[in-house]
Amino acid sequence: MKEENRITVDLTAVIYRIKDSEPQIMTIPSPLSLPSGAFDPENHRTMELGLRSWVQEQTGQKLDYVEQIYTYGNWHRNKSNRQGSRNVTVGYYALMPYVKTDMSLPGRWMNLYNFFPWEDFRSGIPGIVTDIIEPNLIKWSKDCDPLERKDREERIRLNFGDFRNWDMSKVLFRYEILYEAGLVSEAHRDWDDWAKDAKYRLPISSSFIDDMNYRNLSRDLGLPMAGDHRRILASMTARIRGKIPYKPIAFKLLPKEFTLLAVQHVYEGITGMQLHKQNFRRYIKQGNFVIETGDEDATGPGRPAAVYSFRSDVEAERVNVGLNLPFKRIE
Amino acid sequence: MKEENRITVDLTAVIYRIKDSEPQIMTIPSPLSLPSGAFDPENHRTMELGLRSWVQEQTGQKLDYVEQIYTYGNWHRNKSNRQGSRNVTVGYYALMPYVKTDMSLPGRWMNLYNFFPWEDFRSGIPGIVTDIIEPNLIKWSKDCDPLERKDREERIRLNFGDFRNWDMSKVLFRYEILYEAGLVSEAHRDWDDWAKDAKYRLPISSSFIDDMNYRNLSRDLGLPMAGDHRRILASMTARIRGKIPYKPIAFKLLPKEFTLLAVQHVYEGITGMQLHKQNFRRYIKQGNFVIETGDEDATGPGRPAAVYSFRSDVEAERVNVGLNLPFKRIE
DNA sequence: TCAAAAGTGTTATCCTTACACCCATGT
DNA sequence: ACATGGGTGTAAGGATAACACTTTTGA
Repeated sequence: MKEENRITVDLTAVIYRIKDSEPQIMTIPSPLSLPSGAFDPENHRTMELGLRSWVQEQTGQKLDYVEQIYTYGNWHRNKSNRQGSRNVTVGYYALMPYVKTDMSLPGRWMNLYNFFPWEDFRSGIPGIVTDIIEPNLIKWSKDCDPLERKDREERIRLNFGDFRNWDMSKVLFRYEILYEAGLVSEAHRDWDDWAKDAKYRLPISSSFIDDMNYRNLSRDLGLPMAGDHRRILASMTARIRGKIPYKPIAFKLLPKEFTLLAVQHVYEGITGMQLHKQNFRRYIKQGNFVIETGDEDATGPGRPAAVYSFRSDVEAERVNVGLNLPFKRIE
Repeated sequence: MKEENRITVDLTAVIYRIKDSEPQIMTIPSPLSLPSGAFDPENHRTMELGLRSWVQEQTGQKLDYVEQIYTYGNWHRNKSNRQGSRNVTVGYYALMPYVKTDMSLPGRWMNLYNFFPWEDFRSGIPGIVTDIIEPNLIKWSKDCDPLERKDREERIRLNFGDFRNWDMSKVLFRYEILYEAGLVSEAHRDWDDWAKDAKYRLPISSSFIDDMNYRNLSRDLGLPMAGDHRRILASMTARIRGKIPYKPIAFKLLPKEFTLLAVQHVYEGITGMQLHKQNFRRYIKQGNFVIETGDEDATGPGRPAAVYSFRSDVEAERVNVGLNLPFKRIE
């Protein structure tokens, strides 16, 4: 085996929970990043176990439900150590219910929508979308040769709709467009980096790089993270949003017992959209995911709510809702 | 960076097409395996490009649509080279339309259901399920202590249903159960291997290993593959089956122009189930995936069929069908 | 008494499922 | 004539979307 084929493998985790109505993720400060560390086959029996031990070391959190998202090996990840070992990153996400802890952990919980303020439609269309993103993307789509232009317009149409007809699950594509348009600050950081090295072709015209307008705007479009961690975070947000309509993963984010409003808050936090209360309750009940415990919860204002628990005889991950191809009955 | 943290990364591809009604995958003979090779960062700019070049070298196939499935790093993959470098495998699948080629390629197309005969329900419940799998899994579920027993019964119920109430997308879980029950021959190969090395704990009682009944039965349950390639194949089959109800990926498997029956054959090949003809046609038309070209196809028997093409203004991958959470309209 | 949240009930509409039946072609 | 596949129509039942309305609590 040639020495050059040897590669280091990084394990990176997005740890997700919902506190009240707000989705939060676990971060490491300075530089702001996701918990991660190298896979060490001598000490980690599996990659997932390696991830768990890194997370516990860095944040003090024990993980329960963990799922792999994607493995990243693109060359632009490797610019920092071009000569020397190459790196591959395996991304995971973990879901956990909110629990109040008094211990001070080294990790820090932050609101997910600090990183993607344009993804939160729970109180209508965010101003950032109509005031900043929409006009600047339209400008960006015109700022190139006519051939490229059609393509850009199409991508905007597909992933941002008409800015009013929103598809919640296209988080990653939207982040990638904003990156290419120089509207998130990681773009400028990376481009500045590349500009120093003539070996790499720039993906954009250099006049564009120097456009201070974009550079300044990008500061308003969410908090940047180290490396491509914010891109991994976008992957994860897209994945979980894509999954929520079909699999009852929301219950991994709830305690043993909960009210239907709490379930709704989890769904709203994940999707970034408001849900219709009465119809949502019908949806959950008809899906047969929950049973009434018989207890009531009177801690909130208003009428006490019935308490439910997840049906323990179905495994959250394995239930499929609403497959609808017109199958023929098996005789 | 410590030397021990350096790892080799393998790239493995499941190349999938549908010929007439039959799903086929590309294989490499002796030992029967999937095309794969090492990721070499010096020569491969991205992992996906590395995969493409390996596949072309080994099978003569050029790939079009490629998607990453999963990254495998469990220790039992690494038993072959315990001392020395550790290996991680990144699995991909590729979809391509069937085209008749006269070139003789080094790779060989094989029917997917040769590897998973129990997954093909297109002509009713396969005999292998009712005659071999069902009775032997029931026997397996009883062949352990009472605590484990409940667990096994539950897994069988969830993934095989009552053997008549089938969920097509649980391919991987079913393969894993059959492996643990010693009903696929890879299980015996691996167990024999492990038995030689006292360092590793066996996942089953040794009396079970020697049960020639299971060992013989396993020969009937599909063709074995090298390493854990058949497990990767099961992952991929599960993934594509899980995706087909929501994303129109079927059109990646069809030529530019096709009849509705051809579409149905693709869906049936993927799902391993029969579809209701009239309602399926309605489903495809209402989904607005296709437009009539105006031509007719009279090559088959019976009345000539209208010819359709995929709507090029929608990207197959990005269209979502039938999301149904009760969202509130955005004001 | 009022605000806040829980919970019930009721429409019109659409989609799904399951049939029955006719059409066009080659043999 | 008949087998084979293409294609249309329809009726019952269920799910969905959008309402209006009542109930129970704490402040």
